[in-house]
Amino acid sequence: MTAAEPPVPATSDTAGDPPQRRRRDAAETRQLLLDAARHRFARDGYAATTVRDIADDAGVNVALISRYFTSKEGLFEACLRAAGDELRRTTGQTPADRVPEAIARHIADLGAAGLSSQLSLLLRSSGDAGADEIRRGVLVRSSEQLAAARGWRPGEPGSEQLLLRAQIALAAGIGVAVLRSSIQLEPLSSASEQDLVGPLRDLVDALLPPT
Amino acid sequence: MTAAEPPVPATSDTAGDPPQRRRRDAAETRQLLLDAARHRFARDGYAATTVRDIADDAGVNVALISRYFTSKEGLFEACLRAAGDELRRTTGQTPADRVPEAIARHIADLGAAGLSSQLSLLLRSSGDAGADEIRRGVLVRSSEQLAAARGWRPGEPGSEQLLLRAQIALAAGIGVAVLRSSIQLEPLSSASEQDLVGPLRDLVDALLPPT
DNA sequence: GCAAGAAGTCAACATATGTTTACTTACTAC
DNA sequence: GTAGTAAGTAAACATATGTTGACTTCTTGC
Repeated sequence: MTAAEPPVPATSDTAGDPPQRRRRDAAETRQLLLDAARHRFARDGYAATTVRDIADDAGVNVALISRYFTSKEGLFEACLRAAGDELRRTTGQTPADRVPEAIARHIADLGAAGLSSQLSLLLRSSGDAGADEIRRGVLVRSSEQLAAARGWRPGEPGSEQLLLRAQIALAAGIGVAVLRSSIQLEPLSSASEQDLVGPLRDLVDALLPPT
Repeated sequence: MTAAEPPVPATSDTAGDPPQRRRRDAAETRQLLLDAARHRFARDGYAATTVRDIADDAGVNVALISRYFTSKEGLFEACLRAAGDELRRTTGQTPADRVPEAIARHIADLGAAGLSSQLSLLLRSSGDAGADEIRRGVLVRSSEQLAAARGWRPGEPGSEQLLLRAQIALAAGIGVAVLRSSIQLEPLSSASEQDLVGPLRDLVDALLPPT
């Protein structure tokens, strides 16, 4: 829509000037679209991203989005699901006392497929009810996982406070991710993982005191 | 774009069934548009909001957006400027030791014109360079103000850390505002100011220890 | 080697959306 | 009261965008 960077073909053609066409592979094409979409949706939001942008980034034809994901909306939902899976996978295996470091590492990772990108995606909305439900599910599960690492147990009295605090911590992480990757606020944007881990540990520990 | 709520006429016609037309007033019309736009942009983002949505909410004709603000982009920039002014005005007069309470109060205010709305607006992007510059300016000034309340002085050695921490606190506030108002994550979304002030004080004090 | 089907392409479409132009209506200075 | 002007309206336009259907090209099982 607005001055887009040149569509990098996403295919790892190692110094290959002759644009040899990729071997036909539905699964791989699907993944290329998913990656390109995740990146665009996370950085620019749903409405500002066009299906032609995504297809160009992935180096495939626009029509394949409808074929593989039914619609732009379907592609977005697939992105949300993927983000949820990856988030759960990486945070699930974090020992309770390492939570702040894990968050810092995820946020610091500014790569295209980085965890930071997944976090940003979680506050992009398409206005569609289905997508909203998926996103809310991911956020609830993530915050429950975070709260559980600090002693939260479902239904336990006074435990609601912990969940609320976990959601505030999650919101902080998402806010930082967006301000870094989309808004590019300095010095936050250029801060390294080293720079971030201290403040974020303070933040998480203050919200969710280690038991 | 997607199932919009019925356009509330924004004119305070007190139980007035007869839709008596508002007296012609350029300044007031401008303000109606500004208010409606701020609300929409904050909640749905720039690209997902159409000028017809805004005009309908304000109860005025679409063409007046171009007349008063040149373009949709111009209207968005005006919203950002207004948010910056209001933010500076309200945070500027906060004594240093009351900062967390002030943040909590601002975030808790979910009203249409509430401060929470202004915060959400600050991470909406239009992709336009001019708007990006305005937003970055507002964010930088806000974080500097916040950092200054806790001892930061421009250019002072080791002071960069404080600014970074203030930006993380600001990011947390924005993240909470969006998760509450746009995403509607429970229980965060239903939390009262009372519920929020404790955790947010812990958060701010941990990031920016009171001197 | 070849046929069947999967994978990919192309062009057209319907529609939504930002903006402009020509026009009408209300307010106000005199 | 009325002319002149500002405020507001309606319709049209150009374009961007999501989606579809007919067509072509590649791959693979036999």
